[in-house]
Amino acid sequence: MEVALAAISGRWATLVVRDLMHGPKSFSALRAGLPSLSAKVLTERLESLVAQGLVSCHRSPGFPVRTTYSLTAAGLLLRPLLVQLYRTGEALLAERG
Amino acid sequence: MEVALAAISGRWATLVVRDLMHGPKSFSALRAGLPSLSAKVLTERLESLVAQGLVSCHRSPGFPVRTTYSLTAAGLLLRPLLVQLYRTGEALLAERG
DNA sequence: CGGTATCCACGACGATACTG
DNA sequence: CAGTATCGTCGTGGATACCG
Repeated sequence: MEVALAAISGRWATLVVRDLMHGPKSFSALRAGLPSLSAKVLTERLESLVAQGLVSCHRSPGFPVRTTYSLTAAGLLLRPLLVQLYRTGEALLAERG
Repeated sequence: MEVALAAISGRWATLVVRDLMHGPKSFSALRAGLPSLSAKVLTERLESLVAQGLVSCHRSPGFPVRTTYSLTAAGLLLRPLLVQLYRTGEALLAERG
């Protein structure tokens, strides 16, 4: 369980993974989808996800550089967890309100 | 989704909730089940969970004081999420190994 | 475009000692 | 029994500026 928790620990890791569920994205595309997220933090989260083997990163040669981030097979395993996070959040809001 | 994330944020909140899933527990019983967790941190986590309306706390009069912590209706809503955390953790370990 | 560098704030966590 | 007090450490996150 600690493994799964590590994958979504922190406020942003989860959101980054969710964004990548739709398909590969560039650094800028991720930033655009996650306003109020500085470049530094995005870099950190991506590095962490890559280190955990959940995300892979491909850099195209040439200039300007193009980088594409995508989920690995392991990263895709997180989908049911995200779905459950969403459902539980909804349920909690309904219970309170 | 942020609501659900807040409920299990931190390394210990999740474990405390899981322990309470089996039924109400006293402060000491929680500590016994969570070795290497200092009294201070347990107090902090419990306060946070109570503030979020996920856990309730009942103190018996007399001496020595007896305190019982239990999940609220909202807290019980977290069960499917914990199950999914466990399953995802297993899946990730299987994928790596 | 895709990042680094620097500095700072805050919360989670941990250890030890003490209290109503 | 069920905490509180104090202090210190570390990771996450935020702001701003700069670089290949």
